[in-house]
Amino acid sequence: MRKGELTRAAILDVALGLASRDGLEGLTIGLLADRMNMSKSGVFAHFGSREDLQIEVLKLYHQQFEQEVFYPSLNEARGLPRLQDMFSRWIKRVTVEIASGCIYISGAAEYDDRPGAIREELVGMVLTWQEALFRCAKQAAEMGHLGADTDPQQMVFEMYGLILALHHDARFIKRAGSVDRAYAGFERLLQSYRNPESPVFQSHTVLKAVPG
Amino acid sequence: MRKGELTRAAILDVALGLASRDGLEGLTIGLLADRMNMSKSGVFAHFGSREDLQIEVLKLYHQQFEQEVFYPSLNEARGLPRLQDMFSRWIKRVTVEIASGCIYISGAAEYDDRPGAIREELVGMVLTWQEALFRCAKQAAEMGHLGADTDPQQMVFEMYGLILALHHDARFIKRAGSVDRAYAGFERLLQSYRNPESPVFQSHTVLKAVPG
DNA sequence: TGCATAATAGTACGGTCGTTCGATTAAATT
DNA sequence: AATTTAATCGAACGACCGTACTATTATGCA
Repeated sequence: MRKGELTRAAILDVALGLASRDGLEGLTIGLLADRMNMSKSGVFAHFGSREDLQIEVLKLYHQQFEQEVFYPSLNEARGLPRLQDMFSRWIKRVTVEIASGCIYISGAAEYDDRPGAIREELVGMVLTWQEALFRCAKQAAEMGHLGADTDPQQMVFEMYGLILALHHDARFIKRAGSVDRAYAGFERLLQSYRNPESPVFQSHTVLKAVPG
Repeated sequence: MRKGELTRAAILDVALGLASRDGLEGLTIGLLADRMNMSKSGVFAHFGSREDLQIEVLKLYHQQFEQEVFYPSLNEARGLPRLQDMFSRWIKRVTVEIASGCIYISGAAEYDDRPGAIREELVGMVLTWQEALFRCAKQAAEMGHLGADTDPQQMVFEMYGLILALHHDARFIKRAGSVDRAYAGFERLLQSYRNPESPVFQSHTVLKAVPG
């Protein structure tokens, strides 16, 4: 009972890499078996179906995303500092994914018109993340870090747009400097929504770099 | 020689619809033949290969995009008015594509790591469009409609982000009000980059609606 | 060490894919 | 109307897909 769970985890790890590159829909049991030096049926036996495998891959990705982007930002102070930290870590994550591919983004394109369990899982995860951003932006507004007329949902929309543009230009177009453009866009976003009275804007450095 | 070109055009039209929904990679000759009430080989005979078919679909899409978004905006005055018109038409186009799907956007996800002729074609088209936007934004800056320190490439980056967020939230998440958020984002963009001295900003309505 | 059980391999099935090729029907030309 | 040429069909091929089933090997426990 121990060996099985180990190889299962190893399979999922490799599957995550393949799904990042080829998309969840491009994830194939045959190729996965090759990469694992296993037989197709050997890989298959660990999951009830390909759809189950895809969903497990999705859950693994979600877990890693939360671990890497969301949870650490909770150490930052509520409101704007936390929002900035979230965005910084998000960009850092996507910067890595320029090479490997982001499943949230490629999945959105793959499953925008393909009903089923995978789509539901994926939408739920993206909504969870957007809601986390929303709550954080809302707090920043309520705490007076942002202008009183700030629409937090609009902020989330535009932040998401910056990340999507980053992924698009860097990974698809392969244009250099896209990371800087995403940061610059966020800075401008903050300049638009900021409350000049708030002391969090007294420091001249708006966007804090994530250590590491 | 006449009948053939006619059915070929009809096939491409249906293929464009299928590729919009399922992606270029999801476009299949069998399904296409079904929709055309033709045999697989009958459809196939009009194209040398599936890749050729996909590229022809891509060219058809590009042509329609230019016809609907780019060319009409040339009637507007150079600079900011034209840029606003471009964005309005672009949003209007994507709004329709919330139901059908946008091949530029889904294609960017499908071919961001899949080398070949299709990717090259697609990148070229997207670059063409981004360069058109860039030239327009640059003109707006040079004509004094926008602040002297405006970075046109940064503007294009953010405009593209707004469109990507619109497509994402409306088509994938199926969240209402996304079109308004894209417009609002563009208005804020203009507020950031505008030159208050310029007379094009004297009118209280910043974004002109596209007739029709 | 022997045994129960878990883990993996091997094989096969039905389905769909793009593509080829020869036959057949429709259209255009003289 | 006859003949050439274009357009379409039908069947088949090899490749890959997910999945089911049975055999084989490795593992964990008494």
